[in-house]
Amino acid sequence: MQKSDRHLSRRERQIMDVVYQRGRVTAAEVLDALPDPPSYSAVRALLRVLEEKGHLRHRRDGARYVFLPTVPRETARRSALARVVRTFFGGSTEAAVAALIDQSSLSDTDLDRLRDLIDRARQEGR
Amino acid sequence: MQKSDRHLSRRERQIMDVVYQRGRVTAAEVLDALPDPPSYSAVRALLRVLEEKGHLRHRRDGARYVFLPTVPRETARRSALARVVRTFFGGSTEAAVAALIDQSSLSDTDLDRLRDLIDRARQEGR
DNA sequence: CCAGCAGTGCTAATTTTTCAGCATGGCGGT
DNA sequence: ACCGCCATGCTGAAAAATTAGCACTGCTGG
Repeated sequence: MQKSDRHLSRRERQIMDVVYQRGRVTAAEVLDALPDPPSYSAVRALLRVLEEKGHLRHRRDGARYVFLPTVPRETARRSALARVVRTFFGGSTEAAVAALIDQSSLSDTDLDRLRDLIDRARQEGR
Repeated sequence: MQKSDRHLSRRERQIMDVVYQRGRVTAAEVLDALPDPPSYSAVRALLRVLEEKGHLRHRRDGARYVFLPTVPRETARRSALARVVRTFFGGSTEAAVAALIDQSSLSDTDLDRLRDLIDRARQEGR
């Protein structure tokens, strides 16, 4: 995925973002979500291109198409995180986690849960 | 940055990745780091475009230019993280942190440090 | 049943991106 | 000082992306 990801053009990337945000999309939904939205048919053309390139597939839903990513969200997540860690944090996951925690206001409950998570990771690591 | 980021083309994004990975770059370094590397002059042309668009600036270093991002690494980090969290984790920082910890093998020492970090965040949050 | 709306496929043209070539200028070594 | 090397600036052309338009199909309500 990494490699094909690099080949995504500007619009294609925007669309894939929408796809991963929503899980599944119709052409109309993409149009709504797109910044500086082009015409409806432009969106459909791009969706078709993305399908040809293997990033999307579609299912019929009555009259219209619903598009889904070929690479599951879970996998795409990992790649995205890995990329950010590598690019902006010199490969240090720890630094990335620190930045995340730092920049977002998490509730005490959230923090507790994270602590549990860390404890579990510790156990498993052995 | 968010908006201009959307306007980055495929190559431009690749180059900016290199820039943020290294902090500062020369044209030659970019060429080395680029996947499917084009010609040297192509790289320089792109660097110039990026400078025109305001993403880079350069300093003279003897005979050659050294390019730096106009948006500081720190800021770009935040945007990148925020984007990933929004796109792939429905805005949940907690989920993102969980995924990060899960997918990377952190040492016990690292995990300890993260625990401290969380504790500190807890204190500050009050 | 059929008219209208909403969706699709396809194509062609514009715009943007990407690239390489060539001319020029500075710096360092001999 | 001079030559060669490495770097730059610029320009034009090739390739890719982005877009709109048009024709066709299928669902749906009256």
